[in-house]
Amino acid sequence: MNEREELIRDTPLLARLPEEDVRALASRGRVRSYASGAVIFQEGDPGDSLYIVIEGSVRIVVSSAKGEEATVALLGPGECVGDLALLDGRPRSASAIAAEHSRALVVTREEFSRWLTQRPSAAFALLETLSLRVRRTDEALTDFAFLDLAHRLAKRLLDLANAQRDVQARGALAPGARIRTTQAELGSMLGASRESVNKQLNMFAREGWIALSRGSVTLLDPEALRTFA
Amino acid sequence: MNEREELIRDTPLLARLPEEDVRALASRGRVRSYASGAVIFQEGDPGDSLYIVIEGSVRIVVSSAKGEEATVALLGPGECVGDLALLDGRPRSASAIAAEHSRALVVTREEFSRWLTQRPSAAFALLETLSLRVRRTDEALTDFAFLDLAHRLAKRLLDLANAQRDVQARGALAPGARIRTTQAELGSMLGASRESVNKQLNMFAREGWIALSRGSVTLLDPEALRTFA
DNA sequence: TGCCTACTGTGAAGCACTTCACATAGCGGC
DNA sequence: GCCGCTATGTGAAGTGCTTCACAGTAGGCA
Repeated sequence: MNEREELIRDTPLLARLPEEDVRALASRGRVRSYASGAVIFQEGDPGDSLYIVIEGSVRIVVSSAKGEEATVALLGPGECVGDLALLDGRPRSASAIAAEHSRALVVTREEFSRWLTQRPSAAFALLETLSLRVRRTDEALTDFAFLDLAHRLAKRLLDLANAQRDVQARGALAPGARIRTTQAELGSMLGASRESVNKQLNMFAREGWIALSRGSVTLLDPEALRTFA
Repeated sequence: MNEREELIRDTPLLARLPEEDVRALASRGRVRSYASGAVIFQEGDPGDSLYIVIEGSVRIVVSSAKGEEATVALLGPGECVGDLALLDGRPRSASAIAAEHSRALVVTREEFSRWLTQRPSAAFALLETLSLRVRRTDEALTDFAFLDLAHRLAKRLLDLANAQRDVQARGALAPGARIRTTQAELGSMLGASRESVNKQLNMFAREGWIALSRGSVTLLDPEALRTFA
């Protein structure tokens, strides 16, 4: 299994697939590079390909009528961008922007669907994965309905730390996990203003649960955060 | 195609399936009845079957740590309850309660998965449907982040009216569509208090967009609502 | 080296929604 | 017809977040 195939193996979307299926998909894609800030695709574009992040990271952004922006997701190596469009053929529901210099494996809709027809077993794995995704989104939705900013923020910090851990080592969530993101970004993920997030983060810091520095948040006591959330 | 099969045909989850696949699934299920208020399954239960509503309606409810409840969905005839559990085998993420006297076609996980393995083409249809579902949830999520109660309420009223129309006739959304729900229910769907919903509904009523009565909301001017939302 | 820009920190005023408290009205059961 | 329950309508006070305004700071780059 070469580098390309290993990367696909780690994708949430594809991780449950048998190895030979993964290999077959990897062989169909081609690698593209994006400069930091480059637009990979925009909301409303026809959805004709799947991007698997190899290196760097990609922000998924939606914008409201009034021009406000919300970051829906921040995807790192091994994660899939634009997977829904491949399955249902709808236009992009969000824009994807390279958050830093990034490389991605691009698979067109046509290639993907030829691959899928040839391997029915892959469809099952995808069904399972998509279903998990629906669950996670549903949970985020109820969080919005029930929880105030403080609790949503605590949850999100733990999620982000976990996501990073998945990409790197696969151990338990150790104290000291460092999340690289700005407070403005956090706000846009949580549907809150930068200022509110800042104030709340400082509360957590005063409790000794996290440490703040420019461009990152470090979890000092994930257990306490978890209890709080 | 008998009554049972026709009902399944209308399910969002299954509507895209070829007729013979539908027939095969319908033959595997058995019909059960539920009294109004009966619990079909509870949050945390193992997810071992799929319910297709034949008659009546089912509320999907999640509850917070503090015992508050939110209605995630209200499903009518032809809709699927508990579909995710079949695909990923996780425990129920919400409870299902019969909102009135209801009948449902119950298909066990085992029956469903035997059926699915025998018909690979069905898996594609399901992938497409699930993917659309992720999109809808994502949209609801960004609505929470961007929109105030007034706009979320307007959107939800239109959605509810549309959902009813799907179940009944399939024409365009005519003025006069009547949505049967209490204001408390609306609040719990929108993550808002009953009182706020009431005040907002009365604003809409003063504009002449809707008419209110005990237990229902009637859309007088859906177009105006749509423009507002 | 020093500037410029992006990020962080913080207080004050305002607004949207909540909670509480209570009044009113429809509707089923007896 | 009346009782009781559930749903609707509304005002007052409180709260959590936003917006605005501005100050401080770290790092990249000329």
